[in-house]
Amino acid sequence: MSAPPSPVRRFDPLPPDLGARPAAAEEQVLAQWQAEQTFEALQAARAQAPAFVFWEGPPTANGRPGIHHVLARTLKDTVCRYQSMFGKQVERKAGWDTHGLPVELEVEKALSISGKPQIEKYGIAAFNAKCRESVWKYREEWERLSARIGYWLDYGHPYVTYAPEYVESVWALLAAFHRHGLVYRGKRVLPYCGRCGTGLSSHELGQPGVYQDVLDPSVHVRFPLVEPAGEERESLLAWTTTPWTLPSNVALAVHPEREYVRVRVPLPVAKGEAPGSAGHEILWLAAERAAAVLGKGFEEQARLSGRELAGRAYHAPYSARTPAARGFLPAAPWTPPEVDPGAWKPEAAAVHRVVLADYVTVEDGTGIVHQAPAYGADDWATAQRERLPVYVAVGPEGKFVVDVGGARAGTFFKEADDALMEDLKARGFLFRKSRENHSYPHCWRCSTALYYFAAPAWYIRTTAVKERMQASNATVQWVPPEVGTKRFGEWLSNNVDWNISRDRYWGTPLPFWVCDGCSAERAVGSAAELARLAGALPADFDHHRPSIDQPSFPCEKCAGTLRRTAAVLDCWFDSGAMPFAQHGWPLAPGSAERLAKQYPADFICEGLDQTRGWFYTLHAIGSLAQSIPELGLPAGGVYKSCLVNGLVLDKDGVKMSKRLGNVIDPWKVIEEHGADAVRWYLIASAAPWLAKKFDPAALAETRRRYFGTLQNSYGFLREYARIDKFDPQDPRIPSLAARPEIDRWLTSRAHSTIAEVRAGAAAYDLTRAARALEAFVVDELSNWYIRRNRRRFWKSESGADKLSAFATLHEALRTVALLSAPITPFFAEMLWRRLGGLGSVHQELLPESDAARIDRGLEGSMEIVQRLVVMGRALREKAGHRVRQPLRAIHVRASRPRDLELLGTGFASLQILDELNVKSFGSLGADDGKLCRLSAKANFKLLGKRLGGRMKAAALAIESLPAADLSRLRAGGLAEVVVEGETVQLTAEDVLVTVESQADFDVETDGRFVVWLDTALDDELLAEGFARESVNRINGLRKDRGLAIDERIELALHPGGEAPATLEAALRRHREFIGAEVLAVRVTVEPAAAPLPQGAESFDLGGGRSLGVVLTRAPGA
RNA sequence: GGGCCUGUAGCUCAGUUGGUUAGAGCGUCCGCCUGAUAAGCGGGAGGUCUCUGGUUCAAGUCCAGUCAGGCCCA
Repeated sequence: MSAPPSPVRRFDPLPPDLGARPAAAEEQVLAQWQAEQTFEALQAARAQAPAFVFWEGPPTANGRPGIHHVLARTLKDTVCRYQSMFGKQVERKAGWDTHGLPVELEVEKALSISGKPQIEKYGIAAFNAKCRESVWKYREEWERLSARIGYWLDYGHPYVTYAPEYVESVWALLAAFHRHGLVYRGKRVLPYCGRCGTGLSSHELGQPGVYQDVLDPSVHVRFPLVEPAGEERESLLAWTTTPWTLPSNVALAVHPEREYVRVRVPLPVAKGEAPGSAGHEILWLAAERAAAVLGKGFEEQARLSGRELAGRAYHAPYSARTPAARGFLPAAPWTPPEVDPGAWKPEAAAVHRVVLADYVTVEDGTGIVHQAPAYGADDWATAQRERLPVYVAVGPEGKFVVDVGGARAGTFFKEADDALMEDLKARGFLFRKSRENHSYPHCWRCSTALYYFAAPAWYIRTTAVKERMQASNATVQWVPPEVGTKRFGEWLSNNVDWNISRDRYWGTPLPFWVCDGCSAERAVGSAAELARLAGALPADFDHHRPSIDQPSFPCEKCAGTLRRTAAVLDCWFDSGAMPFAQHGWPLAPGSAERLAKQYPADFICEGLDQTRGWFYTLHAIGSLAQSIPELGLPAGGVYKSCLVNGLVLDKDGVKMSKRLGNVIDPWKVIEEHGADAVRWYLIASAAPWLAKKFDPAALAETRRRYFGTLQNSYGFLREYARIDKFDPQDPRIPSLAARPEIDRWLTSRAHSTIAEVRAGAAAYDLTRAARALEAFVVDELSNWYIRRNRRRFWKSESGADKLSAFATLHEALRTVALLSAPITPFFAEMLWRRLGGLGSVHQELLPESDAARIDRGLEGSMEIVQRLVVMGRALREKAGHRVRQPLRAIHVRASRPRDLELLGTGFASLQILDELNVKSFGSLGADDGKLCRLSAKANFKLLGKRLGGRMKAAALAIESLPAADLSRLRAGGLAEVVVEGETVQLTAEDVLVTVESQADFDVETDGRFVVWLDTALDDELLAEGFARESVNRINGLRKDRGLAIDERIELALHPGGEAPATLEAALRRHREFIGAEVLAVRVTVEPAAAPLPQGAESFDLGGGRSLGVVLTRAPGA
């Protein structure tokens, strides 16, 4: 951290290198916060305030923080800061997610080992010790980066998911769920590596090289019907690329809506024999597949929908009960090894029948799909619905566990296909076989072919609280809303029970003990409870494997022993349990009180990818806990609002990856542009839930536009405030009502902006807040107010007007500092303190929007001024007159009488004349019938509702209304048109009257006004133009000479060039004006003929004139 | 394969319950300003609102589909 900063005083300049290198100045602010303990002081100041409950989603610190983390943390920080400024108390407890497979994989890599056997060889205790270290690998960088971007978070007391009190809290929840029948043992089909003996997560399936093209068998197999309709044999024809699953077949699935045909085909014959000479057989398959599978030689005999086929019984090729009949031979006697699926009780009678399934397609195969529930997730779901048994001819090592159909026990599943096909052929079941090239998954560690396998698992019955979850989801304020209704809502309505077990090492151990005798289960809610059951715990007991695997205890129901189930907990459960476990609830002393205050959350904020992650696990665990009355949790949403942020992509919209080298290093961009600019850009550039293209070039633009403008605006104020010793507390400052319109206008705009920013902040729409601020700062405060009022600040005489200007600008900047503090905490702090704010801006409350200070009429007038100024400027440019040359007059026609009235008042017209450097309004009127005319257009919005189908005709009629009618309407009178034979009454609101130019010289129009400029110049105007040019040159000279802006000078002016006498006259006439503008205490105008003295500077004034200037410092200045 | 998001100027994005001149910034071209100045300002050009169809008096906006990009899940 930098050296302790020196205190900042009111109207000190901003750090000189702020524009070039904001990072250094920001680090000064960080040092200041550190020295003043600003965050701690804020938290203490709000200790008694109403709570705004924020939960921090825990990151894993075994990866480096990236730019997307900066986005999420900026959003969280900004919302929390706004809430603090709304007067709320916002606890910000850090958290760390420390368990899980990604950690294990990192450690495997570091140790150069791979797979479960090697881990066990290395030793679980030693392995887990490495994991425990690994999770802190980048902790310091996370904390530094968070601090650097201004993310205020209490890192002193984080929750850590591996900590004993956290683990015990998770155990307590799991034990409560178990007690209430919400936990059961079941199986789940997942990609499985027989060699490593473990399932793979979907993220592991995404590793490169997993999918490889291999040549696999492709077989069509007959499944003979138990009750054929005729004498010929009749079979269902199914297709598979995995013959090794056929011994485990339990059903055939058809699509309920598809049509299936019963076809008669000739049996295969030897070469030279006539087709059909060997007889015929009957086959069933999807109508749409018949031609593709059978070619032309088939005879369709019947058609049924899949629904009508359902329930038919068939003989599976490997059923020992299959009789030898009609060309089929039974398999050698064997008993299919059956496993208890856990989730349902199988019914023996259900096996080997046709079932319905929506996932059946007719794009390939036969539209009849062989079902082996142990080896396919779809099959498993169907089996669960149909209460089918689960056969496992192939076991968890990927090998056959029995001898069946030519495959010997111990054969690796992939190597059994040939023997099985041979056997099928010999027994009449094989209809056709071929080979097919397709993409098949392999283990990313050992390249072994994977298979889907039903591995034992522990489930939480989330389906039991589905309605509760849906109801509570409806109460969540999602930002944007469609995440809740659609993405998350869809997900909830398809909810399935949650598999919480992972067959791994580094995780919260599942606190479930199972009897080796009678399978009785016991959930243990704490280490103390375990000690009571098991006697003493080992001395080095640490809540993790392998320590936790040791204690066992006798069964109460039989002579067996209860031992812990080997699995560890899905680490998503850890993070979803944080509302409770961060307090160590229910075991830790005081945790009930802390939970009561910090539950439910008012606000959480994470990436869109958390929909099925943290958003869900918080929701599910909270809803399960709510369903248990004894836990005493309030009903309703677990979190009240959730702000979702999208992905951060590179500037071309491509996902960042190390491989492509397009990863943005957050440190680099912060060092170059400053944290504030990064924060501002992330919030203001687009809605946070949209994928964000991160373009460093746009950051530079942000700095120029918003920060540069604000710096200049403050620099302007401080320069003159210093000279005039302006004191914001000066009692002579006029009340707002007594200030000029333009001051009241800026104040009005400031208060409108306050309302907008507050509304955006309250709705978590930070982009809206930032854009409102940017528009106010850049367009209104700087480009309009300051530019229009510069003279008021630098003019010599002090007085009420000058004080008004100072006070107005000071107040507006103060408002900006407050409103922007949550988004740009560093710059706002610098600004705030220099504007005379006491203490930190972050301890302040957000200003209230004062309706009494908002003057809609004034805002409307200024809008007219700006419209006319735009047109005036365009005309000036066309005419080729620079703005220093005054013009005679501006002429305006307006379509609305009220606009004319406003222009007639002093304020608006003076603004226009001054900005355009025009002497007066020439004609000001409605319609002279020559240079412009009124035209009319229907007010579609209003009339459309009234006229409906006649709208089009009415619009035409209105466009051709006579001028007299328009004038009457414009004056508030009535008119009528005839539409399709009916008379329609029109009021002034029904018709939009516009003006159109008919002039044959340059005019501008926007439909509301027609404007033209009188560009003729006379001697008087030219003289004034020369005077202004002279002022411009002299001020330039002052600057070149390095004079302070309030330094006084003496001047001698020498007219030169063509016709110097006219210039001399102009200078004499405007001598006082020139002197006042350039702070000259004495101005002498030399005769046109006088020679130019030594040391005089000569300038071209344009128009052939030149000016000699002798400038000296005024004595005593 | 399913769910969802996005598609508007060369680029980044706005665009109100559907209402008739579709806006801003950047870039580009032209110009201005010069005591806010290692800044700033203005003007011009630039659009079949992905495409197709529908609803409607009226569609960038609503509906159905299409194409493209992306996210999540299978």
